Amino acid sequence: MAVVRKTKNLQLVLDAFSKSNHALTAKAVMTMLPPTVNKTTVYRLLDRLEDGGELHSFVGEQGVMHYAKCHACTMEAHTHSHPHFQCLSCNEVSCLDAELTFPELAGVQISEAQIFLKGHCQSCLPT
Amino acid sequence: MAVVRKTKNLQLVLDAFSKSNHALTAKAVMTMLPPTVNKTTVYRLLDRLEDGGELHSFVGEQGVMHYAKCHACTMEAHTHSHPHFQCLSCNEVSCLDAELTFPELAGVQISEAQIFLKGHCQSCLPT
DNA sequence: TTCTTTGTTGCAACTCTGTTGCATTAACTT
DNA sequence: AAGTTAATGCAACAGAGTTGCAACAAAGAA
Repeated sequence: MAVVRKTKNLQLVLDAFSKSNHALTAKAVMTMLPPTVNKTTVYRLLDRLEDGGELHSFVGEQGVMHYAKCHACTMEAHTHSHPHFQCLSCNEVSCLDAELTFPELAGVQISEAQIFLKGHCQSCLPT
Repeated sequence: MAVVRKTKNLQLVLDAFSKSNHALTAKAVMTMLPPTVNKTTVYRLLDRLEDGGELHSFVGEQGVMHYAKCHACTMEAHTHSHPHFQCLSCNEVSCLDAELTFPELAGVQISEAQIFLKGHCQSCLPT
């Protein structure tokens, strides 16, 4: 069950992510879609794509959900302990290709990590 | 200007943090205060205490703001790149005493880090 | 102590992100 | 083409947090 149909809107959302190469908020996705598409639909499409392993989500600035394309994920295994990064100049949010490992910390057992970094991206760094 | 007065409510909020030793959301603080205290007041008190360097804030689960006591912060220097941790059993959120350093990552310059870890705390780990 | 100043609080209304129920529409199946 | 079922739009709602404004209270001045 839970057959996912390939609708027009679903493709439009995927196109939006292909176009930007950055992480997007639901709001950002909406602006890239025809204004006739309802916000509820956008939220549901993002959920669907996440469930299907095509997007992953994380909490970014001000607690707002961000979505980004997955590179090596399936429905079974979503491993997104990679850090996310926001440039303080251009404000773009993107995934960083680095798996961080954590040392033993204060006797706690870590099973999940959400890392959000801020700074300046290559394009925005003074040369 | 911007003199901060030591009011009854301000002290109550500080007491709440002393009592718990964990990070608290605005909602959690409200439940620890007399129900007569308005939510607007709570948000403002938390802001005030953060500005004064007595609390620091970070985004926790579901994008909800969490506040925790500061240990070595002043109004001038708030350095909170230490990780925050939530136990998946007891759900308590707390600060970890560890300053994490980040390796060179994909040519970006990192100036700020928000690290939110999840796992099991010492009290909740199976012996 | 009383007056005055100015910071603090409560209230109501509002913003913003995200969700839910339900009727309607559109996609696949046969 | 007809039936099934997923997808969509709409409106209303939920929760976190904010804002403007009037009323109140703390701290200092007289």
